[in-house]
Amino acid sequence: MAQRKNSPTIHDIAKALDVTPSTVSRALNNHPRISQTTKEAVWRMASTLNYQHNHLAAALRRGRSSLLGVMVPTINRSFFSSVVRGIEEVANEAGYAVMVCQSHEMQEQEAANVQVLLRTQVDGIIVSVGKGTSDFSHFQQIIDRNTPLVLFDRVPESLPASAVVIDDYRGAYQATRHLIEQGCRRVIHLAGPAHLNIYRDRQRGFEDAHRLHGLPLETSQILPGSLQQDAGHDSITALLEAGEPFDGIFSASDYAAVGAMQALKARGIAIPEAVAIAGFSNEPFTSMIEPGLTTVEQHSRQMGQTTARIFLEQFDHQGDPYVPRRTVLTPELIVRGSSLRQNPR
Amino acid sequence: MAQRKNSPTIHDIAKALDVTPSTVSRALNNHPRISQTTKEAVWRMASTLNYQHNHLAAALRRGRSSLLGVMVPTINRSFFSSVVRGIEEVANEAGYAVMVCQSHEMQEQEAANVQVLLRTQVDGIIVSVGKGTSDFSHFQQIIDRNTPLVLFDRVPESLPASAVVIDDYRGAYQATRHLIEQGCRRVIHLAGPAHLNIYRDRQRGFEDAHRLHGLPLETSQILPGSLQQDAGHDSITALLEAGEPFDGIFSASDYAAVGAMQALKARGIAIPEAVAIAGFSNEPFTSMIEPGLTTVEQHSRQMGQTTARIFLEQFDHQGDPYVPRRTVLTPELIVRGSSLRQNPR
DNA sequence: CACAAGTGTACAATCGATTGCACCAATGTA
DNA sequence: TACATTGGTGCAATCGATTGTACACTTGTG
Repeated sequence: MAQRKNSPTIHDIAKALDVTPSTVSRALNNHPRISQTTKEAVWRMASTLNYQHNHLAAALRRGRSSLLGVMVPTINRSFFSSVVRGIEEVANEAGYAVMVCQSHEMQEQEAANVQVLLRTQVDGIIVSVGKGTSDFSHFQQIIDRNTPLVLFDRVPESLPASAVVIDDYRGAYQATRHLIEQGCRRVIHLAGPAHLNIYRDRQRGFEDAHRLHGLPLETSQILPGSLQQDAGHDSITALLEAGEPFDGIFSASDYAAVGAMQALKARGIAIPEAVAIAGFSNEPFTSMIEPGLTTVEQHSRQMGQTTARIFLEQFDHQGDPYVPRRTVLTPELIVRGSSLRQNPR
Repeated sequence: MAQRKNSPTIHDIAKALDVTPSTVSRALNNHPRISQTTKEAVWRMASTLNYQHNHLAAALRRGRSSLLGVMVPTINRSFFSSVVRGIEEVANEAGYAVMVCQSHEMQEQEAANVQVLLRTQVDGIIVSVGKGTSDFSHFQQIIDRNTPLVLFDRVPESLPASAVVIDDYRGAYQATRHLIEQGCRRVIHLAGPAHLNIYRDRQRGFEDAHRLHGLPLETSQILPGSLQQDAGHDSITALLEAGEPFDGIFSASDYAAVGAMQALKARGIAIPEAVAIAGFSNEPFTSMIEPGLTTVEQHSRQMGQTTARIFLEQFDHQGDPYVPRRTVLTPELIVRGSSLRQNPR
């Protein structure tokens, strides 16, 4: 059974000093109408009794919890954990505690987490949606409840909520152009689920780079998949076995890119000479492997910071007519050995 | 200004059905003394009004929040995020929401997070301490407040709290023995901060493996450091420049091991033929790099599950005379190319 | 000297849900 | 018929902190 927490309350402080709880509360909140003498007495007594402010009670009364909910598909990716880090920095600074939860890419878990967050009375929710999510009604519920919602990276267009993304189109375009400039003439694209904005945009960038460089592009060059490491490995292996020719790979994910590299290496195909390859996200392992993987940096930490700031603004302007905003950050191509040839073209 | 959240309360349901809030509360909690008819009416009305249980209010009244606080040094490591995953699984199952925060290896941040968690009235706290922590008084405070505290992996011995760890000594012993069996005669140990149990134990395992195999060991073979990737790189580079001979490396961290491998490769030293190498933690990248890194699997997810279960038990037995327990999991050596020689011995 | 303005606290309602106790009605029992 | 049981709800206090309003006392001003 839950035991009585013997924490002192403002009533205890009040009793000890022979004032009322209201005075204690005001003193603790540094209210201007309380005399300096009283304040100091209260503060002293509070620390003597080892008083701990009960956030729950205050939250209930005030109608705000100073909690910020964050839901990501998984924290087990450098991209997401860096974003979380950025969110934390800004949120903590502003007096918020951050509650992180994971959808594990499953719609059901995502919906359940929304319930938990709402029940916990968080002051706002930041989300990047999972791959498994196709129905967004659980997010609509957040909006209906008048709780600020900010999305990042993976963003369903249909939701009237502010969002922070990077220019995936541009990142993909640059990476693909780079491969073409390195002499690639037939580039394979490991693509992600098309219902997610980021993968659609990356594919568009890939396609447009071909168009604008006058390079032909067949649909068979585009291989959709889960973008997991093994998926990348298997897709490329299948291509090789089928004898399909190609001299470049642009993967929408670093993980799939690594899988692809392993498939190539297993057959003794030289990287980047025979096949040049680029990924997306700049996961730390991209600089550990050999050759280093060319990839696109997403400025994840900054993305988190920006997202949190937008939440703060939105929270302060709650009630104002709401105009969702979209912030687009600029990605950066990181060129490494996996694509850098000695004699381009 | 914070807007009035127009969420319906049990009072609204009560009014709509012309019963009292107490009845509604009981109906929602499926109290046996409420008639089936009433319950169903309440449930229907609740969903009609889109009622959301206010967790805060219930928590305040009940004295328990159904929140579980988890603090790790960083979520940006596969080990920790897997543990968190394990904790989540068990905790969610038991009706707890998990609140994750990071100390970023800094004592100050760690202490601040403890305050946040306590104020948020979490029902329990699970911690793995940061490298920067030398004073543990902020944890003592958790115990004083009668809040269940469970530690994992990095555990200060001085705290009277239950803990879940793996047998670091054994993992290190096995890894080192393996290197010796592969023919290594002078193994370098990249060691971690000695004030953390895990690094002390790993070093002991390293030492004992030498002792029990009758291999000499000089203190110069042990190189303490931060165990970051660059630290591993720099330590090994320095050794090489100094002309120190060695034919094996056991790193207490996979990251430092990768740094070491890069240093070796940069000088054209063959792995594992000239120098065999093993790390610790089985981070995902260990199987991506080449050669694959021999390492020690820590069963992180299971560790999280176990930790959460211990919290649950402890919570249920609050008030009982408290006997801290220590659970030790068994690690597993994963042998890969970085240490596997063609002709051992 | 009267009154306005400013200081410092107290009172009591409130946030939303929970729960011990009281109460009434219906049913069962002797 | 009188009384004990059981089922089904209502009443009101409670969790701990916050806050609008009221009130008493000073101080300042004309």
